[in-house]
Amino acid sequence: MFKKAKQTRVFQDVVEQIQDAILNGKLEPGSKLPAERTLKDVFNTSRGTLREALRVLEQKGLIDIKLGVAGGAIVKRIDAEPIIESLALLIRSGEVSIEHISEFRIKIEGSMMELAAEHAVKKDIQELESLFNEAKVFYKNSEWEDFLKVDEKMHTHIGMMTRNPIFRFVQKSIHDNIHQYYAEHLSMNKKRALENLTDFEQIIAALKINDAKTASSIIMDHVKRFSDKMQ
Amino acid sequence: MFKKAKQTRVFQDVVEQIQDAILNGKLEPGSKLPAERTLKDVFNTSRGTLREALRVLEQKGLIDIKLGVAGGAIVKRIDAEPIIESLALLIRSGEVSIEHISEFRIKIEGSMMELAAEHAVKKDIQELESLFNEAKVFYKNSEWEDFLKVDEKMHTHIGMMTRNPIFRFVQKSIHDNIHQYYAEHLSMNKKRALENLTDFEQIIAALKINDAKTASSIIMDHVKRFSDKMQ
DNA sequence: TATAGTTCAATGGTTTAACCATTACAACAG
DNA sequence: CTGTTGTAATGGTTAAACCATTGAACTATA
Repeated sequence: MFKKAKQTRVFQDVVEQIQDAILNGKLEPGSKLPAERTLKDVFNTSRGTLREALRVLEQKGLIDIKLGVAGGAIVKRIDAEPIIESLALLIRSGEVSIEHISEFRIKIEGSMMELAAEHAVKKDIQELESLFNEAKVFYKNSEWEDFLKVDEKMHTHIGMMTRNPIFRFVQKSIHDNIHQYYAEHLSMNKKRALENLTDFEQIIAALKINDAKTASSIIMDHVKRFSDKMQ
Repeated sequence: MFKKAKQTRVFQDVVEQIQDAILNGKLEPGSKLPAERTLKDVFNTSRGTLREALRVLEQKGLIDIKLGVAGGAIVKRIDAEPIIESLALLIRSGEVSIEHISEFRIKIEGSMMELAAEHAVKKDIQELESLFNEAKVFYKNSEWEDFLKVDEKMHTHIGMMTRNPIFRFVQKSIHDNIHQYYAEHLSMNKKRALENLTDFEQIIAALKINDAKTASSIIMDHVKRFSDKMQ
């Protein structure tokens, strides 16, 4: 005869309403929500409860909260940030080791390279070549820190080339989380840098003749060599 | 002479302290934090601020909050839940399409199969065979819903076989998010089910002779066929 | 008039104290 | 012994006030 009374926490309801508005495009990225004291009336709740809702939305990466005059909750463009954070937690908790990540990277970057090769346009290859030339300069001057930065940029660009946001997000999540490890544990020298440089030269050559398989196998070796260095 | 005053939000400080305690193992999964009214004194803050901190920790997947006597904040075993949620947001926002996911699945499950094959032990193959036999029964009785469930279980088990939590988490995130799509858009019939059944038979056969490459290419076709059906 | 300094008001951040809702467990009545 | 009722602990919510930050309007001075 009667059904169980709905049992939702008030702040959860507020979160869902605002989240839906954002996901349905009723609230565009960059637009500002009303002030807390206004919102609490709109939702007919207390300020404390409303603030808990905003806190959750902030944590989900859906809004930014700015202080002061003209501050408030601003709708954010959704990105990989929450995933990066979650992955960082998994790493810090010991659930995921750096070896697990290396193994994953070898596979995923191999796949990514294949896909990137299939979708590559002239401009992509030009971009890679220009990065390659930057790297060559840093190599000559033995500027290893900058060298590694360009190396990472090349990997990122390959992620872009897949034209698939999941690969982009996954790669960004991984690279953001391993960056510190590389900086700490990977000592660079002329020989190693040359190996990497050669890898990229070969990858670009493979891309030019549309040889996805070769490009893929080169980058897998490239990542593997990096990983081995860190043991 | 003086340095800029630290400008952290109080609740953020509380979040970090509790989070660090959890990640450092000072608080084990299953253990309970003190009551809100106690914690607020421990951290020397107000209950509202403390609740905001707990809300964030809950959202991060680090604690569960239970109601009533003997309720409270319970330290959770960290898992892929937050990543699953974030991915769901990316999908709902339109940033990631079902086609992007399909493309990703084909690559990742191919890699996963290779790795799984390399690590496979007798018991793994036995488990797959027993799932395969279950599926055969559902096939004979044309129980497609159960058939699909077993199919998903096989994919999950392959994730386990990699012995790498990242693959497990990634796969769980993807499958959790596409499940509803499959249920809605994928109409099963005898012919299609037989194709899938044959795939798994061949995969098991390949695993028995340690043929990782073959197993991988079969599952890639398998996933691809699934994806094509949904266009 | 132009600029540097000051004040103001809007906004998020925090505190406090009270009450509501849920729940496990103890006490009690039959 | 069993089922009901009461109780207290715990999270959930409300309310009103004050603090801190910050951009913009205002004002005094060169």
